[in-house]
Amino acid sequence: MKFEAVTIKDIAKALGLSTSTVSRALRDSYEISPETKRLVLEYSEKINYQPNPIALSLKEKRSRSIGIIVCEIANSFFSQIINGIESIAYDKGYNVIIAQSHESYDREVINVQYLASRSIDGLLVSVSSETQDLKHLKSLHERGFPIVFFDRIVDEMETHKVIVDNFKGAYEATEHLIKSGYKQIAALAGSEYLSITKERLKGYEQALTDNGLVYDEAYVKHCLHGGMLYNEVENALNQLLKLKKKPDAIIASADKLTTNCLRYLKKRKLKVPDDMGLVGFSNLDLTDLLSPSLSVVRQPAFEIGEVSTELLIKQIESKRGITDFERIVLPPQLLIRESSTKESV
Amino acid sequence: MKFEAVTIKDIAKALGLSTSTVSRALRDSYEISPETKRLVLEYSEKINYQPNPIALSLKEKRSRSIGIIVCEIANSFFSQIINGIESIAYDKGYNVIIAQSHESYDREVINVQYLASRSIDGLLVSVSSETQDLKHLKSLHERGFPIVFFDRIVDEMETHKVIVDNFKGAYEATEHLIKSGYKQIAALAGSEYLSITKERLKGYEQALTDNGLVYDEAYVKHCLHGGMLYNEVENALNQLLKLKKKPDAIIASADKLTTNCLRYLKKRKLKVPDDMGLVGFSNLDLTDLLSPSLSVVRQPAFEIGEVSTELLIKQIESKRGITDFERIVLPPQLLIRESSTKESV
DNA sequence: TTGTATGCGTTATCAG
DNA sequence: CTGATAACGCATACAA
Repeated sequence: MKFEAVTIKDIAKALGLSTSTVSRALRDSYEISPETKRLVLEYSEKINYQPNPIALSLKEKRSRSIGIIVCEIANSFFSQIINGIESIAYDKGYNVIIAQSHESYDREVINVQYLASRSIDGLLVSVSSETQDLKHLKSLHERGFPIVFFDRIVDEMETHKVIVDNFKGAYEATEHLIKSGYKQIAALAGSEYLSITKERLKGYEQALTDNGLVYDEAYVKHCLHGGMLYNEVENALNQLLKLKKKPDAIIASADKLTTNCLRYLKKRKLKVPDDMGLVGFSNLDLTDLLSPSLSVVRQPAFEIGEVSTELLIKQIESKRGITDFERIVLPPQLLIRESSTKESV
Repeated sequence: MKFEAVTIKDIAKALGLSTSTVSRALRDSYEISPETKRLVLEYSEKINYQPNPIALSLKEKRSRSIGIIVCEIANSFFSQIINGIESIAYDKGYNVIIAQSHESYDREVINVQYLASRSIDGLLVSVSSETQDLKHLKSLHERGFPIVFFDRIVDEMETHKVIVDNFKGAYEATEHLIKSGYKQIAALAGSEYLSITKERLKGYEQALTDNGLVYDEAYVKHCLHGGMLYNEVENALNQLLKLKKKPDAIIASADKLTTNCLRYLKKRKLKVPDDMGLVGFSNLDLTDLLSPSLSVVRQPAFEIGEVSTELLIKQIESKRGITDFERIVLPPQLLIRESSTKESV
């Protein structure tokens, strides 16, 4: 007992018409008589006819679906982005296929190939923190395949890009710590391969120097997996706390870095902000519960998803290739919890 | 400048062969000479030939993709399930398409229709908390379309079902509170339409009566949206705290109920467990950070995903219809934090 | 206004 | 061993 779908042929046979007539009637073509249209429409309704999108895709050489590649959907930042993507995509009749790299370059390559071979019409990509070699994406892009990068973008490819002003986010976060009285601010950063990491560190450095503090590489620690693994964060923080002049504050520049940093501080029974100042990048809606004194940099995730998708679909649907690619920079938001100033202790 | 894929035809033309020969060579058919095979394989490799899955789908009447319907991917329980689903699906060559209902019945119906019309081979469903009418799923199921329910299942449909032992989870959670010295335990429950809610409440009730406490409906509050909206939880808890005999403990029977309950208690400056005992269902990996004294019921989410997907794919790939459907019940895990006993105060 | 034929990319069937 | 042809479901150019 297998599921057999109704086709245009069945309708044609039942009504004594040709398939083309039925096809045209269903598409409400002007060349079909009202009478025939009514007949066809009524009958299709009755037997619950559903056009086969696969046949359509084959014919039209488009699948009306777009692929998304992110590191992890179980990350509030990315799941919010996905909600933004969906809202636009579904609105415009596109389906969405999500693949996770889990921060692994190999999985990213496999996913890209998999999605491309599944005949998606375009790709929304935020690269993994391991990614350096880009040939898996370049080869697609060179063949004119629509790709839009968001958040974790790639300099060497000419495409639409949607990012957050990471420099600004980190600058303001660092400055907030300085204004709160901290003198020795360390940076807990993600993979050094990522654009976002570099930009955030620049903001951090600039804020320090603008405020008369010295930038010292010893106070910058990278976590290749963006803090996904607790051990990474633990090692980094252990090293920071071993420095002759211990940091009195930390800026954690990613979602998981922030939560795992909190976990570490808690384990070591270090209180925020009494023992250690902290500002973290985080889109988790629970930060107020996690720590009463945690100021966070919040990213406009939903908007990133919306904007990226609009650009991608625009590119997909433009007949001639797009010549100039946009680079959209959205502002982050620094949410300050008052109790996080050092004076308030 | 449009992306033009290489087809079997191009290879045939270039090599002076017929398409059927090329097709067979690519599939390593025994009827093709080693020489020809080598030729074809080498050339396809060179020009990076990728078979068109859409043409394949049309021919084979299967898309090798399965649909997932959940309420929310930004919920650790469901994102863990999705990881489990992916791991099996990709392993078996299936693609996964995720749709979110956001706890809305209307969106669920739209998504089911959308996915079904996208020619997926099967559907993994966890219904929304609003869902009562099942005709959108029944009509598919009646036509022999493979559906597997997980977690939030539906009694009236004969399909594979994968669930957690909700009775047990709630029973043990409630008993833990009782053993910890609480006498007046309230239940913060999800939508009353959901199977999981009913089962959890049964476990709660049984634990009470087994331990000589009375079950009183006034101490049970439902949140239609499963705690997704803070207001829901706030209203429910406000009502509970207005009772002449206030509850001294709460069992929160879903992820979002737990976190929003914590948020409420914090707002009201009620400490756990001093002012209020609490055990929550939660798959969030941050519960230890959220509250130092929060025991949680953890669900085997990844496993749910794996098992459901195995069942679904088995059903998809079985030629004859499946006659007896399995109902798999996985055990939850009660994670006890020692400081949560009332005596420890 | 309607019908016939063709093609999208692939595989299966039947001939050679 | 290899090639020609039909078929999957649909839309459309071309005929009638």
